[in-house]
Amino acid sequence: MNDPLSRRERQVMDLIYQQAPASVASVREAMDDPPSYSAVRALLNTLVEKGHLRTREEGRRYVYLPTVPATEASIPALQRVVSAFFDGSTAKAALALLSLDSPLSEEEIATLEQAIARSREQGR
Amino acid sequence: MNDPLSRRERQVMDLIYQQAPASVASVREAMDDPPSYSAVRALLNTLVEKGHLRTREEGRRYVYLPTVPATEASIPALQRVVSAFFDGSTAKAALALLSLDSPLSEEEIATLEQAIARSREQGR
DNA sequence: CAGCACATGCTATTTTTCCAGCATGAACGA
DNA sequence: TCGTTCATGCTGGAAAAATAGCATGTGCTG
Repeated sequence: MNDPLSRRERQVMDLIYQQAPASVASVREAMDDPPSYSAVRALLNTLVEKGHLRTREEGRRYVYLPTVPATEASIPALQRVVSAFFDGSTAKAALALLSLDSPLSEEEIATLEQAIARSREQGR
Repeated sequence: MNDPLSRRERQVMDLIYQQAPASVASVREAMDDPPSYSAVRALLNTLVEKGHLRTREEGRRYVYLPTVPATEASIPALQRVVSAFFDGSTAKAALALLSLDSPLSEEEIATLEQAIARSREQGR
């Protein structure tokens, strides 16, 4: 469960997180350079074995979902980026994030400001 | 150059970004489960071949540096996280980032607020 | 019913990744 | 000078990953 994923495995996990419950076919279609149907299926199966995915029977076929919710799974991913590229500083990372593709909506900005205000509160 | 990295390769790249110019030995020491010296060297060499690293002669030995600076390399990494876990919303991602390990320093907060202000300006 | 579409389980094969070992060469100290 | 240390280049091979293929089962439709 806690072992690092192979290249394809990560790619598939990312896609599944985007698609919520995903079928083999839908995952395959989302891949930019899709291998055979069997290959995708094999990947999904190993991910199930490793505990990252679980299946649900949806009608006649299986549908795959992450065992760990996105909000939780994002934490190590964020931490990795922060520590690899931003010298461990979440603030630097947040800054880079905001300059990625602004503009943000007024609502998003308000939420962020609240979060920052809370952070300021905590800091004293 | 633009192909995805293998597991080990990614791990090594992350470490190199953290260490700026890094020697084989220092990379190896930073690995939690280090393989032989030769293995690390082989990895670094393939990364050089793939164009992700370059070497510099430092005294008698080589030292490895990323060909792409961290700020630039962080962009696709951030985008990946944003699109995989936050539904493409950088604001959501930033929020998650800020709640990672607060509190931030007053200075960091100020910088963030400026960034948000700029973003608000742009948005209208 | 017959055949097609589409799903699954399982397995075999190719390709990539990962790693260790050996030969070699330069600096340095006894 | 000679051996030790630490670097390099190179190569072979085990282990893991990625992919394809086949057999099979089920529902739907002409």
